[in-house]
Amino acid sequence: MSDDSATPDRAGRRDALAEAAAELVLREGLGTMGLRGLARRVGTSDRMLIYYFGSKDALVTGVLARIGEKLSVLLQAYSAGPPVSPGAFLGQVLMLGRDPVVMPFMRVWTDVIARAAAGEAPYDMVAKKVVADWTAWIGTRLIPDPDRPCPPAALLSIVEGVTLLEMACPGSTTEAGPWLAEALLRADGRAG
Amino acid sequence: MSDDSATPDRAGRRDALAEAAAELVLREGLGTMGLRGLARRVGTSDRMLIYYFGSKDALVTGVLARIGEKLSVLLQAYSAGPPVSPGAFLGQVLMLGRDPVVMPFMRVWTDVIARAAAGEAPYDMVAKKVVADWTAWIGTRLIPDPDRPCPPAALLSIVEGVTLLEMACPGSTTEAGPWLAEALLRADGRAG
DNA sequence: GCGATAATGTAGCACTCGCTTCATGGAAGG
DNA sequence: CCTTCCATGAAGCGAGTGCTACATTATCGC
Repeated sequence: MSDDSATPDRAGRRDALAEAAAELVLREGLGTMGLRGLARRVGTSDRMLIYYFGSKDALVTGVLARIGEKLSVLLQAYSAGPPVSPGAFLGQVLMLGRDPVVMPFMRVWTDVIARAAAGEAPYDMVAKKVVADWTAWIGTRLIPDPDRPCPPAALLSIVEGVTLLEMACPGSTTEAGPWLAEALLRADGRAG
Repeated sequence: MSDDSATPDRAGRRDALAEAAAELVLREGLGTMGLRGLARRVGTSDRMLIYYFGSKDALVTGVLARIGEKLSVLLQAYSAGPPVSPGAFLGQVLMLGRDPVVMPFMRVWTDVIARAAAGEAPYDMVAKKVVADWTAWIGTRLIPDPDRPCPPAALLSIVEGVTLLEMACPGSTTEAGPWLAEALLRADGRAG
């Protein structure tokens, strides 16, 4: 009974490994996802990772799911305010993406989507869910505009594009983000 | 003398291989870039690819450079008109990116940038040049706006983001592109 | 024709990858 | 004490990677 946390059972150990891997991926990116290297960094062996997760694909999926849960917790704090216009939302999210706590998540998600774009399994499946979750969340954060509804994918495209370009060529988008946010704000002004 | 084209020399053969590889990559994407698989598909051996290019990195760089040249030829046809506003430009480029001739190029460049974002050599170096070339070209296509100059990277971010999302989740951006172009057009209207 | 040089095939090296097999340790239960 | 089962380590398999060493053929200048 009292062993529930003191002596974690199989599921507990699996969770602990997933947690350690998630933290590592958030810190160092998805490039770390080789079984041996990952195992060494989280203090176990490739043998054990397969033992607890069954396959590398299941491991990756599990770790990314865990990262998703962490992010959704973070985002709940930002989902408190009232819905806003697309321009205002973009400004908020681009600012949010520069928060050192949130930035690792943006980088990981963009990396996932990039690998999905290259057709790499199992990231293609994960990416579908990530995109669905993001668009759903964006949809809840936007003021509904019956005349000219903003497709959440439009804002997601911008965020992903800016993040991707910033990862590939650091510094190349420092002016782009604010300019885009302001441009959409101007469009907001003419929309109503 | 007459052998210049009939019996290609070393450089000629190298060029022919690069051309074949470029066509293949445009058709099937960068996933094809393993030495053995690539060699088989262009009718030679990995041994010969290394012989003519020296290393895989040099091969990749050469093939991508050739793809870049092909694209710049294509884009010259679209660079004839007068400079336009950011919104108009985005509309043109997003339309251009759906042209079946241009689309493979967009996908390859986005894939290159995505691999660069993941830190994969030699794509990181290539991506820097690609981004520089794109921003330079975009810069020449935009009406200069002294009040609120549009950073070319802003438009490039959108194009890359839309392309990436479309590659990862086909169909997810069908409404996003037009909406974004129109939003920037509205912003144009308020800019002058 | 002959020797040198360039072009190509064959085999293989050293490595990484995801994953498996075998063996061992060690704790729980009868 | 003995069995039984879970957790883990060590080694290795088969496939893949970029690349190389060696041998062979083809070609060209003499």
